[in-house]
Amino acid sequence: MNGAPQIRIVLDGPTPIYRQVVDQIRTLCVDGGLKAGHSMPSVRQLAANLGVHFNTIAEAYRTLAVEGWLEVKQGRSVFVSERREPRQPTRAAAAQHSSRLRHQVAELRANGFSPEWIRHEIESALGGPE
Amino acid sequence: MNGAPQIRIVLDGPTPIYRQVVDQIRTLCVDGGLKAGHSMPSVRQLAANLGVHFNTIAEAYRTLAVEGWLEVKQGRSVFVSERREPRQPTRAAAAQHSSRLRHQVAELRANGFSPEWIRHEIESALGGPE
DNA sequence: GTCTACTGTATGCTTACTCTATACAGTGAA
DNA sequence: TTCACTGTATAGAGTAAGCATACAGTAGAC
Repeated sequence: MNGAPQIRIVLDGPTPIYRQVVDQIRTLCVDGGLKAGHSMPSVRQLAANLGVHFNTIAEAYRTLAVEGWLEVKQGRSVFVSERREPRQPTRAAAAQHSSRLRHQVAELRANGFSPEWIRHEIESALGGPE
Repeated sequence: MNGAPQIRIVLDGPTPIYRQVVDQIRTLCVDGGLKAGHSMPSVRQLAANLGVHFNTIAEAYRTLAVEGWLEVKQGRSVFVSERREPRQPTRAAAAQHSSRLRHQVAELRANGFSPEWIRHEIESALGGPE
């Protein structure tokens, strides 16, 4: 393992822990914070750091492996995969994600966040690592 | 009831039905598609339209009532509330929503959506109803 | 007033999911 | 081969979503 990724989870939140881990590692991969060939901490190490069971981390790693972000093999440590080009999204996927974004924006506006704040956050997220 | 709101749900998706209903009605309220005083369909009517149990809709209405979007009273139909000004979001809420947006953007990019597409969708969502 | 037909509410059940505990199996260096 | 480390598989407890059903409030017709 060369450098543990910075992952933070909320234990009692509405989002499942394994999904939080998946989201954060995927974000790191997309942003370049985790490059291909990087070796990940073992399921037990990361689980101990986060204070959860290692099966929860194993589930997250498996999900990321299915998505193509990690290479997982029994008995060996886990590595970040070579970046494969994402396929062109389908029209149905676009519609689904569009609707999800729209609802999230509505929720943000309902909670008092300004359009400027939302634009700034989006630009910041599109800009790359931190 | 004066004009049923256009609501569509995905039955076998990862998002709970009652949450889909909450999200969509909240979006309609924010976008102006549902104005204060508008009477909503009864829990049984909307449930029949969507092909789900009326308790699922009742749960959604209750959630929206807690958030201040609907006025719910036993025995009477449900009305859209007067718009109250949202409170200034807390710093913690901002951090949480910021992180959520960042992960969602990363997931979109991982799925092949271009920054331009994302910006366009955000602008469209910020622009108002449809 | 009192029916009646409509509202939303409350409770218990089934199912699926999340997380954990524990036993198992593969890998590679000493 | 042995040993200490990997990830995997399966079963269980706890929780949440959705549904069935019985309940209680409201308001118009009579």
